[in-house]
Amino acid sequence: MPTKTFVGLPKEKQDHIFQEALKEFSNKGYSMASTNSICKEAGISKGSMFQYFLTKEELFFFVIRRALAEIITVYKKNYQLNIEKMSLKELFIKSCLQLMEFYEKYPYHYKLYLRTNYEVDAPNYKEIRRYLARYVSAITHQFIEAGKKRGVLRANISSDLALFFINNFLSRFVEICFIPGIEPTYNVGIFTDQKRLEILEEMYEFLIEGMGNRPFEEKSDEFNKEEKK
Amino acid sequence: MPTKTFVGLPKEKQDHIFQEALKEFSNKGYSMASTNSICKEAGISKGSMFQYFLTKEELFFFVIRRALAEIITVYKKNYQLNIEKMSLKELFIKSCLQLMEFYEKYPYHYKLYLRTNYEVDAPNYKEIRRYLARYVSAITHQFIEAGKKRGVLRANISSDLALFFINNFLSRFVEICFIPGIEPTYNVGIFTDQKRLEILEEMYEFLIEGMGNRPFEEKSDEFNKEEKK
DNA sequence: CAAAATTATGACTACGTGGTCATAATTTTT
DNA sequence: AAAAATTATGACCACGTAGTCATAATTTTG
Repeated sequence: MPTKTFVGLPKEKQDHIFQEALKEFSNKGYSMASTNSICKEAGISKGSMFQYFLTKEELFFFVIRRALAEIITVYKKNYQLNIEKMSLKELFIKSCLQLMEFYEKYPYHYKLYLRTNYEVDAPNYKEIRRYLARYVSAITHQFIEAGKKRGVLRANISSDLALFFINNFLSRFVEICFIPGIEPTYNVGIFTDQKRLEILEEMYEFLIEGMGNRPFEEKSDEFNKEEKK
Repeated sequence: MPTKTFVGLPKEKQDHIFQEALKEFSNKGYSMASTNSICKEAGISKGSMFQYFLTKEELFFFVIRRALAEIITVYKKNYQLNIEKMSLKELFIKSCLQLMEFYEKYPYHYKLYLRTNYEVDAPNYKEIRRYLARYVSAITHQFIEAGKKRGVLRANISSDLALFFINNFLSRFVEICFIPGIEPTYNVGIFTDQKRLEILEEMYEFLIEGMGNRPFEEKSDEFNKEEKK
């Protein structure tokens, strides 16, 4: 927790310190991030920094909590905006694209998210991941339940496993879209908007139809919005 | 590259140094790993270590190359043993289980693999990932082509995207099986063998059948080995 | 305006790091 | 056995780290 000294600071100064710390942590990870560098970039003295945050760890938690809160806010808003008025397919694709737009706008948020989600570097990384997971899963869970209710998804599939499936795809897809060199399998680099859309559509079809060979295709679509490619 | 001094060492000493360096790098990552600690654990002096490897980076590359080579050897052997005589489903499940057995036997190999696959910490991490990806993808590619040839997979699906799908599932599944706290969505901790098998079977069904609702189920199975759960 | 309280500063500390190198121990060659 | 070549050693170096604290600057209070 920041000290009351920090809380009493003018908002712009708080924001500036947050920004610079976010940059440093997202670029270098927890243990490689340097408080010296952050102070220099933020234009404050080291003594001040340690009067705002008693330790490096506290600074890190402040940064990560705030960054995650900001991600989650957007995530939730996007989803709630769309859930009622769209088909499941549109909802799926739109959610992905909007999330990517956010990440493009705030790249350091996303970098930090990725780091804490994968690296073992940070203190209390397990708690942080669980915290993340709860929110991300909650949204996808809504998606799945909506799908079942509308009859687009089979009613008897395991919600847990479906959650795992869908979240995986989305997170990995976003990763390979943004981080050249991270893609272990689908070697494409950074996509154009058009290419993204195409892939998302194909992905959705995989999720719904699977990859198995079926001689006589059957389609169920009482909403009449889901289109075959 | 190790110096010729290192190469001339008795095999057991080389192995011991490799083991201790592997432990350190896999537990702490590249930048947090300490050459001092490695020397101490390996029971050699610092001067010797830097006569074997000119820099920390060289030591790291030596470790990672060897660890990966050992993983890949097992991976390939397992797969080649099974590809001809099993149904696609059996092949899928057996490959996963065997890989997990290997990881349980050599946990540091797996940890190091995960780190280099996700962390941005290591030098030349992009090249390392590509190196990894090539091998992993090659195996999955065989799997997909076999599936298409046998008529179990649709012939018109994109091999690239299917590759991405399947690899994702497998790697993430192994991750959540082994690393408590890493699972972002499917919060189960460490599974029993029985549970693993159940999940893998359900996963396979998802991959083949998808999650979509189809009133009239059609199954294609000219091999007569794929069984509906 | 003066006194008191709060906030800002950067030189300083203790420590661990990757890497060096003169010297000692050992092995190989003659 | 002597000489030459190779290998092992750990004290040492320069550096960057998280964190401290006496002092200075500033703001708040009476």
